[in-house]
Amino acid sequence: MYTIQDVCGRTGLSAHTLRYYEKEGLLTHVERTRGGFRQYSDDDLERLGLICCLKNTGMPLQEIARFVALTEEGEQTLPERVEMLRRHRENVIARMAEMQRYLDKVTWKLDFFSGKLRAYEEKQAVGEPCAE
Amino acid sequence: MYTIQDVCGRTGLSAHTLRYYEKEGLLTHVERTRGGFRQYSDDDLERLGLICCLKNTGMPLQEIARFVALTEEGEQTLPERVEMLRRHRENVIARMAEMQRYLDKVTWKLDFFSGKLRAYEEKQAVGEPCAE
DNA sequence: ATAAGCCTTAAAGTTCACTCTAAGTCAAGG
DNA sequence: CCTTGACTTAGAGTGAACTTTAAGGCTTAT
Repeated sequence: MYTIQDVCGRTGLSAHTLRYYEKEGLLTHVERTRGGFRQYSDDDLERLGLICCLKNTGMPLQEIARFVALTEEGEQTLPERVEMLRRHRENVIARMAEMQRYLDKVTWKLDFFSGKLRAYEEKQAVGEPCAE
Repeated sequence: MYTIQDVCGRTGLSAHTLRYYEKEGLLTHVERTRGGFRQYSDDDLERLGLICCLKNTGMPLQEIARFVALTEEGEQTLPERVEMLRRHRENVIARMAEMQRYLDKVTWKLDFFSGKLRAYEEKQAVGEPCAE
């Protein structure tokens, strides 16, 4: 069992954010101590891992909440959940391909400006010859 | 020369957004007709191309505005501009690598749920045997 | 000539994903 | 026992990047 601070340390999320995720239906049914403190289990960490994975690949929190809600409805929602993941995966792949194209352009521009920079530096150097 | 609508068509940005970018110092010094209408040149489109490229790879608009401002200051800002692009490029590469790792995990999860789905479907099929 | 499209400024509204505040409760160390 | 600090909640605030609204006037294409 882990305190909220333990989970912060492991995930890099703030305690505020963890409570927020709970309120938004992302990481649901977290256990509490007698005093009302959250107690995270290994299963919670596992679920949080999937949540972060989906979030970090650009799935909106609302959609993740939808996925979690489906999971809680039981096995009969498996087709829809699989379909969600499949579509999400396709989106990620498409975005990565797009990103790669943009990256190529950035690289090209960088080379272009690097060339200009070299030309500029040479021009400067002409004005002040060696060791004078 | 292109009207604002032409540019909207070519870039997918709204007229509102184009004016907003101008106000924010992204696409500066756009020509005007006698009547005050914006007239975009090929050079403007070229500059807009770089802006979108940087934006779509996750550079904040503020930073793009900074880059544009440096460009307008002249050649002596080349070192800083090259450095900005270089750093940005490294960031994009790092994010893409991270994305790939997350994607692998999504793929893994998808396979896992697909397996569960198949098992579930078979279980269903048992309850209702062939042609009954 | 007239409709459609463009211009301006200024400000309000939206969405996302937090992030922080206030007011109060609980638990461990000295 | 009491202070300190971590915990609780509800709800307000933040920042990024738009998006929309409004009001009113000018331009361009048919």
